[in-house]
Amino acid sequence: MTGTEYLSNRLTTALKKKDFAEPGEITIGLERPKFAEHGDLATNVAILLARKLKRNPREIATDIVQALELDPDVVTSAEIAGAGFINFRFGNGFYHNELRTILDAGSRFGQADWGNKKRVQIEFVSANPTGPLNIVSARAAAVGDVLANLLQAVDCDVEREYYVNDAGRQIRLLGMSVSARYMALLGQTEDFPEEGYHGLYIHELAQQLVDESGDQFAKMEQAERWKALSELALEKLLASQKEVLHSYRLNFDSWFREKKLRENNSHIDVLKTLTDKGFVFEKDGAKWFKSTQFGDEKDRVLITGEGEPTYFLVDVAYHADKYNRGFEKLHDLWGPDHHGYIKRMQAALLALGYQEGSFEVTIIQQVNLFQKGEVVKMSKRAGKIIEMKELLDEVGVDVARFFFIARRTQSPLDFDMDLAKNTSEENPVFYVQYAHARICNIINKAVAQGISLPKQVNLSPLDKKEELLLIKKLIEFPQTVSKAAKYLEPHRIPTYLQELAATFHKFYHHHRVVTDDVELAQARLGLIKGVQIVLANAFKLLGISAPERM
RNA sequence: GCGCCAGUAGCUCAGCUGGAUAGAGCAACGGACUUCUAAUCCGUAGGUCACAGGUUCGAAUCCUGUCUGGCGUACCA
Repeated sequence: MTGTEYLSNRLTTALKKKDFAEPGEITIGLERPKFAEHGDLATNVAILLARKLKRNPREIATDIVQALELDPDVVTSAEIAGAGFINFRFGNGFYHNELRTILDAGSRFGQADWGNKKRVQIEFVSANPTGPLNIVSARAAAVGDVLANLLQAVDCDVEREYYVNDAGRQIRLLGMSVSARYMALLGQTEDFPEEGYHGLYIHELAQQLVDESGDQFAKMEQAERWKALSELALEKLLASQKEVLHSYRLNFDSWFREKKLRENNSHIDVLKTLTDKGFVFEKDGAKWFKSTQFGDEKDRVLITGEGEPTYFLVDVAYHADKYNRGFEKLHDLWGPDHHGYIKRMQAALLALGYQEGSFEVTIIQQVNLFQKGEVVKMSKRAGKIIEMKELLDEVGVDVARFFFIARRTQSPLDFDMDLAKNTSEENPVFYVQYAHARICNIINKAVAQGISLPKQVNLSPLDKKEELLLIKKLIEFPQTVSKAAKYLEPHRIPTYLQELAATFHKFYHHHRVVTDDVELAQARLGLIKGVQIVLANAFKLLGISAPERM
């Protein structure tokens, strides 16, 4: 049992005994105080009760403390302070037990089960398959993957999905763009489409096609060639996207094709359902969805005047399909240019009868890439994009992932390429990884001297300030993971990691692990083993490596 | 105009969903390697939490308004 659980329990009993509150009536907040001299855990229940009971909070606190039945081996003191806080202090034995729990749990430490195997789908990246992945996709990829890891850690049943927009205008444009380049390579001219894709990769693709298939496509009718080349180009680009993502240690469980949706006429079904429910009307020759009824600022077109389904309609069908596949919770990561789109999607899903709040969107804000102090502009259509692969080649997977995760997703991110590359001292990634490498080194050293960690290690020699601080920091890990998962805030993990690494490095400089005092050495081995476990578990959540030497 | 996001140390950012005295890293300055890796540690300095009101025992955090910056506001995808 954790300290929080223990105290929360005892406090509930005490409140009931004094007739202050029924169990569950108020939430008992227990927090680690900012200042160590305030103790290990503090509660503000007395202050919260003050208004209800119309009494002085410090008096209430006194009553609570008197009513508390605490095991003196666990809690060594309960003091009233400030406005009416009750500050608790735990005995060393309590912390030794906590450390033992960590050692026993090993790679499972940090996990929770409140997810209840809920079926969650996270859809992310989903970039147009008309070019290589860019740096914004790299951010989304990291965030989505870590979110999925976090939800899995709290026992959700998570699927990672990539939505492939393989239908519609942009694919036709892709085929035409490739065709024009292809024909040019064969010495024939074909007009380059307006709004076509100018990127260098289009040339490369065309060259590849010439190398593989010669002039085979030049013999076709133009329309036939456009179709054939668009399909071929799409698959090739998709394959290269998969390759980059794989090197980023990200593997999607599902690649869902928009084309399939259209072939099954899923969007027509959705249109029918919405019409039957009375949420569709006609105006100016188009069919509209009454999204204003569900809080959107204006109604949205489903079928254009030309009789074509809009992207929106197909997208609604796509999300309905997710529910049909059995997911209880849908989570999408979208780019900043799509935030205006959230309301209408929520509106449509509500109109279809899906539960409010079961569909959630996180906007992954823009990434500004800096190089030599200047912003590097990127635009897929203009062909000047910063490729994800390029970034990975420059800074490596660990650094890229850590940098992207370390900031709140809703804040724009300035990515300083030179800084991330240069990376000796100022890079936090190495700081935390170094802690892990250091521990591995100490353990090796101990083994070389014939000291190893016994199964039932006696941890009682751990009584120094730095040792106890380290255990206290380790204990925070499960809570950090749970909150990161609950609030969908992966950046809490890197923040925690930096704190943990700092606490460890500090300990390292104050105390030696491998000493002649075997009892002490073994206890400290247990301590750093605990740190190693937590570091490794956190690295795994982030998808970065845990180096044994640096 | 309307909507979303952001504004905290010179820079990049945390701040555990309202708690006690505002926190790191980098940059600056001064120290620590005969030691399990100095990719580290110790210390100094640095703040009107954009601004103004409000809510209450208590606000960087919640509410209202203002200012600044980014993005969005298609019968495009």
